Amino acid sequence: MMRPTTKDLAKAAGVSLATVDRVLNDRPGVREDTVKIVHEMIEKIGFIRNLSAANLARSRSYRFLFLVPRTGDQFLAELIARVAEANTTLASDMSFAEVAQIHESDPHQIADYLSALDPQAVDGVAIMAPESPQARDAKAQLRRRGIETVTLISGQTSGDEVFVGIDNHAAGATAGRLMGRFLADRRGKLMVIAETMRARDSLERRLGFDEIINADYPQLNVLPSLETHGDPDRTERVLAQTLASHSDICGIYLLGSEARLPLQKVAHLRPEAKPIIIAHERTPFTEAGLRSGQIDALITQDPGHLVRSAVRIMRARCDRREVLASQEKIRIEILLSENL
Amino acid sequence: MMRPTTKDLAKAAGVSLATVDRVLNDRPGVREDTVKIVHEMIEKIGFIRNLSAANLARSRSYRFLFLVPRTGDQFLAELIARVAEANTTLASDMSFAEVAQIHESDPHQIADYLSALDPQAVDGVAIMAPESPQARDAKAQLRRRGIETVTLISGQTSGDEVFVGIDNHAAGATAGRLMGRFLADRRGKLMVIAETMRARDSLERRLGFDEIINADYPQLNVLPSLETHGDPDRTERVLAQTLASHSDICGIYLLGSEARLPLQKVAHLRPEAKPIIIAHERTPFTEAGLRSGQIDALITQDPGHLVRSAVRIMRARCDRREVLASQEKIRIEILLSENL
DNA sequence: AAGATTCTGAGGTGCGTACCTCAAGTTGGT
DNA sequence: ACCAACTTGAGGTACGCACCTCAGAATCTT
Repeated sequence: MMRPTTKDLAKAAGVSLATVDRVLNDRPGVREDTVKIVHEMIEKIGFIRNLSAANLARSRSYRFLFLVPRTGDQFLAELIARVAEANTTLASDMSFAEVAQIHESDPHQIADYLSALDPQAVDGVAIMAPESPQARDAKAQLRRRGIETVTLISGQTSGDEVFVGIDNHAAGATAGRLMGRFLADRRGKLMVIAETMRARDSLERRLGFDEIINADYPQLNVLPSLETHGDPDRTERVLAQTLASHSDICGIYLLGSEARLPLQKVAHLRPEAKPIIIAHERTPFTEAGLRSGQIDALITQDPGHLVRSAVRIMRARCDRREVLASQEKIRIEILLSENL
Repeated sequence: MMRPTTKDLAKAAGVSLATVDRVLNDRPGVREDTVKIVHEMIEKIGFIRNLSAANLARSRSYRFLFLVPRTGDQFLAELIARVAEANTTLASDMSFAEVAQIHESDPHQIADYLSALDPQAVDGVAIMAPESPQARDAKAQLRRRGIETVTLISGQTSGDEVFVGIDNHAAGATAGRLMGRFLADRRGKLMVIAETMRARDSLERRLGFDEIINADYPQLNVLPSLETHGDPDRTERVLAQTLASHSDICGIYLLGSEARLPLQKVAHLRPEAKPIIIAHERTPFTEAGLRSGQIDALITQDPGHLVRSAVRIMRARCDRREVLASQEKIRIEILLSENL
């Protein structure tokens, strides 16, 4: 009944504890064949390392950093709250997660920040920042210095770096499908509103959205993306302009994570026929919109899941363990007012 | 930087390690005021118990049982596979999960099985079984004997027992909303097919479905639920009968977790106009149906998440810890072919 | 045979647990 | 008032398991 310990393993393999330990931790100083024998015995007697004991002995603690933009919307606020929340659970596991906010606009600042990180003090960084050559290089350098990195929500991955977030192309396609189906046989134009189309996630969503609409709903016509740049005046202007020049807008796809601004403006400008509105991310605002019927559907990713997944992945990589792939796949969730 | 240990706590509170331990574990033999002082110092110095060390010292292992029906569909198979998968991760944490299958039809057998469990050998049971007074009493008795219980997927909860699964009423409502929206202005009858309507989850789904259709889609008419009882012949008979007497069936809601049988029969019987089909649970079969377009949407709950959540909850209750409520809430997922 | 490589064995570490021991305080009988 | 018999409070410490270091022994190079 008792699970075999390193002692049993040492005895079974006919080596000492020290050697077993070296094999288990991939340390040098053990002959090839000895390594093989030990591994065979691990299989044979079903040895499983006791993580509690290992962590205790290492007296290892893990410090993870979430690097996110300084200026943000409600979704970002939610994400930050989830990091704090995750911390309460992590603490009993000798892990800590912190948030650092940074001006996303300047790639150099991001690179500098990453370069300044001390591998002694930080074990992993989850980065949510627009892609740039500088950031990519800084991340690669970080990994060389022994700090794990994962890309969060958007941005590019390089090498064996992991991406934590939804498949944005599929998310866009999902939005497209819902739009098409909810509109049934109505014909008209679709407005697509983003904060900026420079971000990879926005581009991918747009691509997925277009693919479905163009393939299956020829009676719908997707207009060029409008960019708000987070500016109320600009938003109002481009929206008014578009609504004025197209009388037959029957659907609006808000593909950024900040639905608030464009939605308020749209409500204010009142297109004649109520368009189907599909937005991204669950925030107090979009939730209220869904409840009131202003928004017809939300495509979301659970920020709590994102945070926990990022932590689990960084932790596993620190320990050179495998993760459960199925657990780390972030779901594209569809929210209606019924399944809020 | 170093996290305070029991030693620091003992020093701070002016007591010995043993006393600290007694306070931490609610053991008797410590004066009221001493307990209070220790608790105050815990707050003051920010002591957090190191779970790894605690479990190591206790040399505690956890054994959890998943009690599921003997006869089952692909969803059940998936669930069982997830338990096995979870085991690989749990092992390093000194936890084990096992599956026990039982004839769900006989409440007495379930009760007997539960009564026979040894608290020495089992720490928690996740039960997926139809509700019955016998089962409820057996569960209550189990908890009294120190075995944690959670109710999985369907069934009633009593006392402070936790339910792990989706809100079936909301799931039915979600199906109803999708059905209504996908059908747009089409008018006609809706077929509802279940394995049995005796299970609470089926009833709740039906209720939620009806609520939405009746409130918002008066042009649709929900027919009485058809029961398959898992019998191919019976399924074909009732389906043929219904299709024969109603020429205007425009939607089918499959509210059981076994969509396979009715779907095959429907495909075979071919209603004239392609109805919108909404089913529950993701299985290889329903996934293929969604891809091919036979099924229009799936309402699902992730079996991996169910299993892990059940384990986390049982584990937390064993350790008298709080769980992260937001993590344990099982999402009602909507699957289209785009976000599979 | 000198030197390099591989391996051993012992012992300490981390942190909380649990059992055993001892001291102080309480009650009761006479 | 005094001592025995308890109850209660608190200290001491071996233990769980893997990690890690280090001196020294065994084996392999060339």
